[in-house]
Amino acid sequence: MIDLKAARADPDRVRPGIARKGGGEAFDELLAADERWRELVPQVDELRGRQKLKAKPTPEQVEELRTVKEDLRRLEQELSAAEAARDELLEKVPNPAHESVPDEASGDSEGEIAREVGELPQLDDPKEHLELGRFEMERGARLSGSRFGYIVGDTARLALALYRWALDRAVAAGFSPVIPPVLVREEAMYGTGFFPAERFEIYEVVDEGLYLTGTSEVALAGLHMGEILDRDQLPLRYTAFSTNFRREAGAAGRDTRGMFRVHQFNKVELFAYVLPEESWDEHERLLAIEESLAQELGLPYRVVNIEASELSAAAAKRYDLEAWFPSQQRYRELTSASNTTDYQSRRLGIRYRANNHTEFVHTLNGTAVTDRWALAVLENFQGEVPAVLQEFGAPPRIES
RNA sequence: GGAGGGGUGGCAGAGCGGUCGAAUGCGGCGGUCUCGAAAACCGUUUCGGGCCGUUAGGUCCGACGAGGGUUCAAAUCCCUCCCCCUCCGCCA
Repeated sequence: MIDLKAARADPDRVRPGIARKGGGEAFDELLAADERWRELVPQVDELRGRQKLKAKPTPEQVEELRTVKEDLRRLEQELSAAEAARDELLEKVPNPAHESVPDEASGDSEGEIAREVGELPQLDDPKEHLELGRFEMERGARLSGSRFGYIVGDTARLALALYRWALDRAVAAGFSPVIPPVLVREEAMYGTGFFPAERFEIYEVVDEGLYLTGTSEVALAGLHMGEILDRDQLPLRYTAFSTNFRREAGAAGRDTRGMFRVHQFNKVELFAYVLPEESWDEHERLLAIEESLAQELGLPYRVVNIEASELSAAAAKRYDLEAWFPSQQRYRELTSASNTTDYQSRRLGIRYRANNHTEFVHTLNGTAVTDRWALAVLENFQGEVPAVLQEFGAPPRIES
């Protein structure tokens, strides 16, 4: 959630970044709801104050207190209604976009192209991942439905090598490895901002009241929920391996071929808790790690500074790293790195102690690798495997 | 699946109708001592919100898992829900 106090104190400063993400109206409604609530607070406080007695009252006082109590009951109902209205809007208002986030992209990207790195492979007749690796899509569909597949044989070894390699690189960069739960409570989904905005994307286990995470960001942000951290514990950096589940409800008909966009995929994630003044540096750091991974494999890629309208509720800024996919003849998303500033930490109650007060930390998340990286490796090198992945157990060439 | 126990401040843990925003210990912060540090000693230290104030701060209200109820008065009594733990069974 946003900082309501700051928004109230200086709405003109806060509003633009929210409006750019399409939350202007919700923001205005929030301020109005907040004002209604603030009108009621002193009235209720005053009545409550009159109700306070230190000792046994006289009969006359008791009579008077009865009327106070009636008035109070009515006013308190109004107050709690006003508060509920305010809180509901507070859930809806997105984290403002940072100044450096562009408004509208020209061309085929969802933002401003920061740079392109690497040479595009010159291939006469590039094979697509389905021909190069072994993905059992029809059998996957028979088992689980569309957008499910098996990764088999050498291709599975390639994928496993990618996870292990990325995890090692993340650890070398100071991130602690984690294997997190993937089923979480509703609370964690709200806390990370996936609810209410992206509820339609999330699988629910109805009988248990649990939800399957679409990213380990949820579990990693939830790792310290409700905690007050010591200032010198920060930054806290984690990298997690997990399987992720997404309904892809908004993607009907899009990327239906192969393993490119499926309901279940594996990912090595990066996550950081940092001091507020350090989060923009950390954001660049996450991007730098992602780029170094793409470079180490020799994948051609570009970096996109995602435009405001495409940002999630929680993200103040996001970079995507998009790799070239020869079979599609275009760049496609491989990773993203977001600075969610204090949006998640406010909801999850993650603070740090600074002298005599507490402050919300900033949180950031980024992708190290996903299964989609295996597709990018297959297509760009047409079945040959980069040497570094062989060190992590991948075969030199994907054959079976 | 069955049976119990419990949710109180940063942590541990008392309190079980008004004197309790809450003992005590640990931790934190400030100080004394010291060349410096440790120890010891002294002091201080819950959080949120409204209003006032340039600041320092002041003032009122709320919060003892959440929500209802009883009562003039609830951390304390009653109800509902949520969560955690232990034991047994089952499965790995």
